[in-house]
This record gives sequence, structure tokens and C-alpha cells, in this order.
Amino acid sequence: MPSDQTRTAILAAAERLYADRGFGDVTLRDIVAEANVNLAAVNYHFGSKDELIAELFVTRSIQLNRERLRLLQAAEEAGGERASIDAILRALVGPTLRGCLGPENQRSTAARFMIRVSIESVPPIRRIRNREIDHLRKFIAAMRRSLPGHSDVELYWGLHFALAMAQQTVRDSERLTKLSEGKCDVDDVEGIIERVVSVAAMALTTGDAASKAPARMLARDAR
Amino acid sequence: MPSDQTRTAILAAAERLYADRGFGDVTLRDIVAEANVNLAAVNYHFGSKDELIAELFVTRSIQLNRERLRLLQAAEEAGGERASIDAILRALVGPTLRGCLGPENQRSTAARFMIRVSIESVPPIRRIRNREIDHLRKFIAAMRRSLPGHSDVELYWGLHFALAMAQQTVRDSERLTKLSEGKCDVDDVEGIIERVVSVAAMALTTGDAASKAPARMLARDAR
DNA sequence: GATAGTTTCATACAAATGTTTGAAATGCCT
DNA sequence: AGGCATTTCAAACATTTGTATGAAACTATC
Repeated sequence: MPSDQTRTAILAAAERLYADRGFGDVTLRDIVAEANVNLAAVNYHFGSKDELIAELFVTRSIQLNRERLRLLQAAEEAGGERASIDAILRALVGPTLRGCLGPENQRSTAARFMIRVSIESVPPIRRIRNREIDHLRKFIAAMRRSLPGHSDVELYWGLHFALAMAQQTVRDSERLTKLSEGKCDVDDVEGIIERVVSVAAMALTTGDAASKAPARMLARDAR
Repeated sequence: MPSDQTRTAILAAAERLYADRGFGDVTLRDIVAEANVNLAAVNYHFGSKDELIAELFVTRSIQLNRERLRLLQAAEEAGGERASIDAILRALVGPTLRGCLGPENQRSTAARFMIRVSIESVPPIRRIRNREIDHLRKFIAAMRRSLPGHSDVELYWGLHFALAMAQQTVRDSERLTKLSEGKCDVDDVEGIIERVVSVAAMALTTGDAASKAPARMLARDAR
């Protein structure tokens, strides 16, 4: 049975360095120096640099998805197979925001790594990302149960916008802070979650789903 | 007076290649081959690879910002110094979405380049991005005039979310298409603009601004 | 305690990349 | 045409990068 010591050290060092400095300018040599292992160890244990990155991302993605599904399941059980749309959206965006926002000095390495992922999006990660769709479908299914009568298209857009707001807040919290001169408190994680959930839920539940967009189109002004 | 021919050819070739293949795997040699100029021409005319990228991005950003401000100004003039919040948001997200969505084969190179920018975000571009804040402040000012009585914090969040939805739609339209199995028509650009504007405006105008978030916090369920 | 399989190590390799150089070519003004 | 500045060019440079190699060290099993 392999001791796994070297492997683990590489993973930890790589995640930390990628989180701090981005994928662009962290080399295998940086990683092995940080991990105090030999250069060849990376290729021995992972095959290639890309597979190392992929393994890091897959591990964290699985954790994130598991946490999301745990919250979703809890919400559905509490509501008797039919969770409120708010609870569903909270299960979707909560884990990401809770992990990636909040006081900088207390964010985990894992969280900072995932922030990097959302900012830089390097090829080996993009390839894996496409498998996320099956996971999202489970949330669509829950939303369908929660909001019967809504067209699927509306549900897709609602989920898309919810993720958009969460992702962009993670990615660009710094810009929001600067723009608002600190008036938007990006450390108030729970407040932000409620904000995102509130807007997304409003988008999903307000107005007649089918006629909303066309009606607005008539009202648009010049050009 | 320099003929500018080489310079222009480099810019055009670089933009096309970056748009098609991303910043990661386009080298100076690829660019000069595409432009039919000598390798040293890039450093002669631009100083470095990063400055070439920066110039491309600055040019397109200026165009985008100009277009946004043009629409904003038109909306304010039409409404007598006070544009509707919808019109303001449309001026903000319209140009980006109009440029970067729609049938793939008819997107301009410039648009596809800006999509790349929003996906990959390479260092020389990140540095420039921070200057965008002054530009966004003009929209905050217009929103303040349009919605007097709203707290600035709400305006910042509204603008942030509007940009988030637009950006993510540009960045990830492919995933949305796959997730919805084509049911979300990402080629209906004007429809998407109205959708984004509608949700963002709703977020800004619904409920009492100050008490909205706290009220929702009380209603949140377990964990 | 010998042996087979696993892991570590120093080093080399090969390829790619941005940048520099100095000479040749070109264009421009008097 | 001559002389000066700008531009182009081929070639070389200096790194940096991920990966491969083969021997040494280690571990566990019989």
C-alpha cells in the first residue's frame, strides 16, 4: 500500500499555489519546491500537469455538488417532496457563496482555488465543466416540482441567472467593493445569498411566465 | 507618416486568432504568420506581446463604452434628464449582448474577441479592467436620478446583478443551450436583453429597498 | 535476508516562446 | 541623388516549460 504522502503533498501544494497565483504562472517546479518533492514525482503520480489540475478540480467539484444536493434533499424532505423555490435556489448558490466569500483571511484554500477556477478557466478544467450539466438537471427537476405550471424555459433561465449572480459576485467582488466604495458589504455572505435567492426567485415567480418577455419587448425604447 | 499597414495587419490577425483559439495557445509566431509580417514586427510596433493584447482590449472597450454611453444619453434626453430604469439597464447590457450573442456565424471578430476576454481574462487585460469603474459610475449616477429615494447600495447591487446576468449569458450560452436542450433560444438577442433588464429592474424596484434583504433573512430555512 | 515491485531522485531532453540584434531595405525630404 | 529616419527581415538568444530516463533507495513478501 503506497504511503500517499508525496501525492498528497503535491496536491496540497498545487492547490495552494494555484489559489494564490493563478494557473498561468505556477510551474511544476514551483509546485514540487513547495511540496518538497522531486520534479518527476508529478508525472509519476499524476501522469501530466493537466491531469493534476483535473484531479484537483474534480475533487472540489464533487464536494461542492455533494453539499448542494445535501441541502436540496434536506429542503425537499422538510417540505414533503416539494421544497420552496427559495430553498432550492439557496441550496444551489449557497455552498459556492459561503465557501468563496467572507473575510479573505478565513477562506479555505479549497475555496480560493475554486475562485481561481471561476476566474481563469484553463483547458483541462473546461473539459470537465461540461459534465456539470447532469448535476444541474437535478435542480431543474426540483424546481419543476416546486413550481408546477411554469414552463421549463423559465426554469432554465431562472437557474441560469441565479448561478450568474452568484458566480459574478465571487469573481468580481473586488470590483463591486471598489465601485460602491465599500458600501456593499461582500463579507456578509448570508445577506448576499438572500439577495441572490430573492432576485432569482422573483424572476421565476413574478408575472405570467409565457407572456413576460414579449410584453416587455413592446415597451423598449429607441434603438 | 508611417503606413500603418503592418501594424494594422498584426492587430487584425491577433484579434482573429485570439477570438478563435483563446489567448492561451496563440503565439506571436502564429500571429505574424497569419498577418504575413516578420516576427520582430510585433515588438517593433507594440513593444511586447502584452502591450499588443492590451491595445486590442482597450480599443474594443472604448468602443463598447462609447456605445453604452450613447444609448444612455439618448435615453436621458428622451426622458428629459431622467431615463427610465429599464432604458438605463438596456443601455448597460444591450451593447454587450447584441455584440456577443446571436447566430455564431454572423458575430464580428471584435465580438468574439470580447467573448474570449470574458472567458479567459489574461493578466494584461485584468490590469486594464480596473479602470472600468469610472465608466460604471456614470450609470450609477443615471440610476440615482431615475430612482430617487433608493439607497445607493441597492443601485450598486442592481447594476452588479445586471452585468452578472449579461456576462454569464455571454460566457456560458453554450451550457444554457445544452442544459435546456435548445429550449432556451440564445440567438434571440433582443429577447435576452429584455429578460436581463426585466429581472434587474424588478430587483431594483420591488419592495422597500432598505428592508428587503433583512426580511428575507428571517425566512431562511435550516442550515 | 534475497527478490520483486514501487517510489524517489538527479539529470537530461526537446520543444516552444518572447525578445533582441544588426544588417538590409524602404520611404521621405531637401 | 544623397542622406536620414523608419521599417522590415532573418537569425540567434536566453529562458522556461513539461516530460522522459535510468539508476538508486526503499518496501514488502516469501
